[in-house]
Amino acid sequence: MSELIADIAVSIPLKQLFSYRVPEILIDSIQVGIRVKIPFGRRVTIGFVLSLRQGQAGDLKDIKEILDEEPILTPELIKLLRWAADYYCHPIGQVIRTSLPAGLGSEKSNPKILTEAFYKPLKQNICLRGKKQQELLQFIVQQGSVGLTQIREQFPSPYPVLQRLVEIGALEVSKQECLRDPFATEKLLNDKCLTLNRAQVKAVEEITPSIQHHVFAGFLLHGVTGSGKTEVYLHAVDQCLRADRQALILVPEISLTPQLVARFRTRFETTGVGIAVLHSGLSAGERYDAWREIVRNNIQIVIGARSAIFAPLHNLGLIVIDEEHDSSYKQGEGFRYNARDLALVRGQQQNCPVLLGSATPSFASYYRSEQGALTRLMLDKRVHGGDLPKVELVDLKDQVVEGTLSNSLIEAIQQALERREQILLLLNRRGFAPFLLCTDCGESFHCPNCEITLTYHQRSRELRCHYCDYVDAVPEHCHKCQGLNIEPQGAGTERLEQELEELFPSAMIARMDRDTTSCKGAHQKIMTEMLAHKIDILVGTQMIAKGHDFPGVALVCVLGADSILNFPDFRSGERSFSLLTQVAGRAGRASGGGRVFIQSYNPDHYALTCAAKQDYRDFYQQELPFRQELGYPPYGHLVNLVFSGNNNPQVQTAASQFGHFLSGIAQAVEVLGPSPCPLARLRGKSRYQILLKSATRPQLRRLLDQLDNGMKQLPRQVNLNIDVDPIDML
DNA sequence: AGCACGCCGACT
DNA sequence: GTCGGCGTGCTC
Repeated sequence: MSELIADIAVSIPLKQLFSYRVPEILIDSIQVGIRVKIPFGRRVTIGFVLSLRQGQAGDLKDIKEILDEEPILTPELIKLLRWAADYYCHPIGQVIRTSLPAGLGSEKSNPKILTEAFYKPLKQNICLRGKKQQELLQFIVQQGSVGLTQIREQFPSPYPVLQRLVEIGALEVSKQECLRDPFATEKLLNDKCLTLNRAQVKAVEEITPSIQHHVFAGFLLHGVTGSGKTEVYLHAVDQCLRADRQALILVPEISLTPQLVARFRTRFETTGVGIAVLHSGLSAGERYDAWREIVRNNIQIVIGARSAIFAPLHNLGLIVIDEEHDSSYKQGEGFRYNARDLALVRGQQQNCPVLLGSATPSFASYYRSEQGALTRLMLDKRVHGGDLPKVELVDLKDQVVEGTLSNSLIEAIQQALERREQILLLLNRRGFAPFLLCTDCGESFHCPNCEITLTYHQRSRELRCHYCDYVDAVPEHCHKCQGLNIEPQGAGTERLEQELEELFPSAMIARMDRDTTSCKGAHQKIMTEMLAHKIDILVGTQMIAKGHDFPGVALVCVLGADSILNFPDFRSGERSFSLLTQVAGRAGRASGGGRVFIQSYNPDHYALTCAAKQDYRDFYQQELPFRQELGYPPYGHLVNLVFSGNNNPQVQTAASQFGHFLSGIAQAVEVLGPSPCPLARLRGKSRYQILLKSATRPQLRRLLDQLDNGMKQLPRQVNLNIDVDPIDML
């Protein structure tokens, strides 16, 4: 006898699916893509139904309960998730869990579905004594059926009156599902659809056919800062909606780009198009509601950060990845996927074009465009015609430097202030100083959990670890020699801000970093003050280089370029070039003639000189031979194996044994290490890594397929995390 | 990951 | 004698 069998993913670190019998009573309600309750070992847990088939159920266990009336995963999404689990060597159940909004994937109960009381008139000709009652009833009769929220807008505290009307049988109450609207209080800006320049028109025209014909195509929109990439996105999305399809837009950090969201909403929402915004700032309930609306096909445009690549759109017509070079598209722990790469996979699977946009494309994407795998679209002129800023490299070797700022910079800032111009200062390090040093005995202060010095925060009078949650009070004396001479070493944004206050006491100075923008709306407040010119000098970390326009800024100064350049990573050049070019682009967007100063001890490095010229092509060509020589991406493919555990010698031994195992079976794959991770201890765990490098992907893949055999040998206390196509290897 | 089973040390 | 430490084995 043939029975119905479901193949189910469970959120545990195992790759296989588990099969269950679908009992008779659930046959009508079972569907692919829903969640179910299943007996699993000695407990009951949640599982995701990935496929259904007829077969011999034998002694399979029964599904206990069905948790969704409608699927939360679409068939297209399941295909993508399975592909990703395989490619990133991660257990499918955990892949699904990370792809779902908080709440849907866990054992805990679903976020509540909000309901609102709705009132419907029952009898119309009813004699009422109270004036209030009459008015209210009349209002509800006019509307037909009204929600409590809407009634409250017209009538203050209507509840007692409504109760009374229900009691006498004039009204009927019912609970109706309502959605949380995170934008309810937000006003829409004025936005007009801008006329495109020739380059923008050409870009849109290139993309449009693949939108209309529902075919995959990859595009790299390479547009200099201020060249109007967003307007190209808007037009492409418009084409997508006209073709009756849905658009997915990914941005690096959505909370930092409220303007972009606002532009999409003003452009499309007024015409009745459903827009959903997904990001970490939403509450579990808001995410849940947005997700359900997308599944139900009530949404045409989804804007979100990394995880939105898994948004359950059925009828995808376009995927846009804004600032595609941004490393935040790569998840740094657990299921380490790259949303930009998955976008291209999803585009192929669902036959829709993918548009990657950036002023400084990632090396990988530019290489692909050179190879023809992506069609490159150039926007090389600024829309407002402003010239690209003039960039000067300041050689610190020739400078007298007392604090953090060289004399050349101080002079330039002084002049800008006199001209009533705004100034942006980039220092890619928050806090007051990166470490404290006892000048008597040379002792410095370290995090007890991580192999890193504690950052000194003067405002909050704390020593903080920037990698775990450790916080300590500032010590009065050295715990080693009891000496009292403890000096902050180096400088972060906090110290720079203080230094500027001393140098330019009459200037309005503000700081923007993770410390000053932690509370909601703080970021927006700084932005607004900046636009209103209530700030003369803005100090900040790379946050200030991301995504926003400051039309009044005429001078940009970059400090600490060397710390990015000397980062222990083969991508340090790419990162430096990208950040410097992006921040330089913030100068003089509107009026021409912005100036940029980059101070460095290595002003001759090509990452700096090319950023100064804003010459991507030159940088690419100089970086290419270096990558080729060492077999790094895009010439080679990398997989980083990270071993971690509480017991250092045990982790080291396990990693070393694993290394021998790999060396024994590796063919045409280099096995490098194990070596301690650059952050050898993190959150109390010792960490070692083995880097796999191969010129071709299939050979690397073959090795990865054999990894499971080695993992069985690993002691339980040692964890192995696989990072396919790593970006950060700390 | 969870959850149980199992085998060794210090407690009423 | 047993309470509880965490090693290890399994989950349709």
